[in-house]
Amino acid sequence: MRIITYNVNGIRSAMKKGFADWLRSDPADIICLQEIKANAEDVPVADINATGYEVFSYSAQKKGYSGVAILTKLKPKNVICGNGLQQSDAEGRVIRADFGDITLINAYFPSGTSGEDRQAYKYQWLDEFFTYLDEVRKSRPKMIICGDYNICHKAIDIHDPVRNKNYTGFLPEERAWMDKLFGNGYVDTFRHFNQEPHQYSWWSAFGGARANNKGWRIDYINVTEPLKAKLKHAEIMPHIVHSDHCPVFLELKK
DNA sequence: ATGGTGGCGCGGCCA
Repeated sequence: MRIITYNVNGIRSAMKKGFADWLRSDPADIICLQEIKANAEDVPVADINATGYEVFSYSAQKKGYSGVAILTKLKPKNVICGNGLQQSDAEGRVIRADFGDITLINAYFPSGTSGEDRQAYKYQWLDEFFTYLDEVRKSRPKMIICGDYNICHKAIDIHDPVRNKNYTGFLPEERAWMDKLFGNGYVDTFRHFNQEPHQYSWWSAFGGARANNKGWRIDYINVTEPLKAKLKHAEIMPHIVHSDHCPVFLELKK
């Protein structure tokens, strides 16, 4: 099973930049998208279907904001939009699909860049999401969790850890939450295979950040311990450019 | 400390 997580920064914008051609190249069996920035009726479902993927999407109440989707060639047993947490669901941030005994959860974590109230929301969201994951795991122990977490885990995951040490996305409290998640049996699959520095999945739009690889690793694919023996390959795909983020890939053995 | 860019929808807001 090949899985990609990708914050597309607007599905319609990505389509204008060749996203459908990339889908036709068969990059994965399942592609989890964040920030589709489109109401359900504005998602280009027919164009995506024509590339060979079925589409399940979940939009925010606010038009053109947030939203997640799962594009898949494998038929899911069921799909659940939202996670029952009121704050998450209003902003279209979580979608789940079950494939056999594997549960996939695709999440777009809040950003804290626009102010203290959004940072407070982010902390509440993190707490609720952690509780939600552990609740799902009780009945569905084989889980894949992926998405835009909007948090760098460690200094190795950010181009300038000193300058950003008090900046949202790299705050000690946020990094501690990542420690807690990864320490609770959710494996950071990219770091399972790759310990190298300068491996990023997002670059600021400002100041030529991407050209100079001044990025952040904020997009992740986690698996629970029962799937650890199935890990086959993981990589970040910075050469794919329809967005300010790039895709992150994971392959599991059959 | 500020400003720099880009998507969405048509105002600024959000990232």
